[in-house]
Amino acid sequence: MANIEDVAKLAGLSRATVSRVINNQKYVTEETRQRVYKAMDQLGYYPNSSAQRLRNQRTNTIAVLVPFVTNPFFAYLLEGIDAVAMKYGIQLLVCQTRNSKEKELQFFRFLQAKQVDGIILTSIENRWDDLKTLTNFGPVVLCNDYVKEANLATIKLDQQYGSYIGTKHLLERGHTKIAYCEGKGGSDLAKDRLEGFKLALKEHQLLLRKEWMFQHATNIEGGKMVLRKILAMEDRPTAIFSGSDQVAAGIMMEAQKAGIQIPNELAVVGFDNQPIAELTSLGITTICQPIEKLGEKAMYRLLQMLFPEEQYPETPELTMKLIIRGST
Amino acid sequence: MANIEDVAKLAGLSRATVSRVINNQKYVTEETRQRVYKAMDQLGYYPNSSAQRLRNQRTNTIAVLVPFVTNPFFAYLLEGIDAVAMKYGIQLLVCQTRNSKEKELQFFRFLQAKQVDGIILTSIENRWDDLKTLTNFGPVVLCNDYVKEANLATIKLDQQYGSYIGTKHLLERGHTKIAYCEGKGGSDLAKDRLEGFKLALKEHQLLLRKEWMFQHATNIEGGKMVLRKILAMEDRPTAIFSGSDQVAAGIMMEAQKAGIQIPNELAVVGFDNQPIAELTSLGITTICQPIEKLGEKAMYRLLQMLFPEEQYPETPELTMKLIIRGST
DNA sequence: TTGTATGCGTTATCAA
DNA sequence: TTGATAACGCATACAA
Repeated sequence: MANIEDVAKLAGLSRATVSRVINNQKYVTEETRQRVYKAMDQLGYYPNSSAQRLRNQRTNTIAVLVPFVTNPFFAYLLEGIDAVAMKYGIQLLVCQTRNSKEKELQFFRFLQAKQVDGIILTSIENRWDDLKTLTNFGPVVLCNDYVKEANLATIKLDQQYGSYIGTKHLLERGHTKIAYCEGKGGSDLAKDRLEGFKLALKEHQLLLRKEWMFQHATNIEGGKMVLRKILAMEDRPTAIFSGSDQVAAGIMMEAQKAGIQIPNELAVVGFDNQPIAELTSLGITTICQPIEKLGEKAMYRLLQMLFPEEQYPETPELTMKLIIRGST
Repeated sequence: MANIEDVAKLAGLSRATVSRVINNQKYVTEETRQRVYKAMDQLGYYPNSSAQRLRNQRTNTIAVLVPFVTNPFFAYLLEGIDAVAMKYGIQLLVCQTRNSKEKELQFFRFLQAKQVDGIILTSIENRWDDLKTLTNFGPVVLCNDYVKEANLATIKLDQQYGSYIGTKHLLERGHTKIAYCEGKGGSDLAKDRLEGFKLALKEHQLLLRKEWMFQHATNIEGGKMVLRKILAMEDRPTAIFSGSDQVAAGIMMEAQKAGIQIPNELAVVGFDNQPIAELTSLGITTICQPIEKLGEKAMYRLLQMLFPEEQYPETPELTMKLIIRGST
């Protein structure tokens, strides 16, 4: 494959001049410029990316860490990130952590290896202490997930508010026996969601019931399991607030199978307003997050850190919204 | 950031020896090896990826071209590709063509720029003639989508068979008035699917009805539009064969809204067996493609082209299967 | 406006 | 078993 030297020779010029043309620099005669273009064209020349990276100490690539691309939430986050990245000529290395601490650490090494210029982290697997030192090797933006103690660029939504309005909705419909489903738990995001739930309960003089708290439900199957557990109870909740639409859908499917009337006997609220929420027989009442916007904002934030001299468009404040459907 | 020279100095050795340790080469005393490790550790040294790329003329990165990651079909394809890539230390540059010819061409330039070692192309935007020459610059594997005239590594399923068994299913349930929905159309994949549809009709002495052929339906919204068009017809089909579960779901939702009984008044068959197919109130009868397996196979094929000397596991023949649910 | 020379951080070849 | 050196392809400081 032709290199810059070949182009220079063919055009009867020096490598430096060719380089100037490639990078659209001033101080090149129009005539030389054309001569270079012609030579490049004849040789089918394209600048070698690896050499440019080494020389410029920049890759024009960032790593985006997600648990799974098959989780629609993260697919839409990626879409938002990519939309902005593309505009600025940045490529995305998509890194699936698959919920593995080790993989997450491994991907962080990309920063040290200068394989990427920055990282967008959308879901945290390791304890923050184990990640902290690695953030010194390059710009990192936290997007969606967050760590309160971390002094790190973070693009997030008000999770407490989200679960608050969701729970409030159930309370206003007269429910007093409300179960709560979360996924991983433990993260600050999960804590905030729980806070919102508790706050709403408190406003109605209700206390949280331990036996109605479910963890580790992250998909449809998890939702089904939750409902089976509820069925086995003497004193059952009349409503469930769930941390994802997938889980909510699983709950509803299993409830229908058991002959439970939704929303009369059991009301369900989900999270994320994913396609599935609209599609389930009755529709799932859900907390809508502006996911793509969240991704866009994170990418702008990272760009700001990478190229502080540039100007970027203002991005609006992002908020969650309750979307009411048949499930409540 | 520390480089190999720094490590060498600290360890009191030469760059060459450090390099040997990094690359696990023979002929290094265990003692020197440890000294190098220690120095690397002290400096927090990681080999510079750009320099390695330039020197080795290899990036350990491939580009995967997809229309949109938010389309679950391609998300699962990515998942399959990534699962294998990860095992072999290959990174994925995810390139969304967004149905743009220009973007697709642009991504192909990555091969000329040696920014990636190879490409997996999952959906073709340009005419093949415009892409053909670009495939000389590095290994390209076609996955899912295909071009019959192209002499190119291709991992595909028998699309004709898929639509054939789907249509056959509708025919066997007594339907004679069957509509057909496709997405982009025009590709060889689309042509083969249409062939399968026609073949099944023919076996039942039926002819294709132009007014019941719908194009450009690729998502839920598209499905809804199709049903609205059908509602406006005098002579309506009693069944629809659709090229994606999303479209099928859209059709069903809109049908329910219009008070049409499914499957009695209208039977629907989808494609891909995506989560949505299981979740829609009745469940969508669908053609299941082993999407992830398809992605895995494509990645293995590309690995074979990149490193022919290696041995890879056998991958089985992949076939489509009909999954019957309530929608028919 | 163009050319010369140097270095970015590795790895491979050859010599010791 | 280890070290010196060249080369990968490019962009920039400096000289002309």
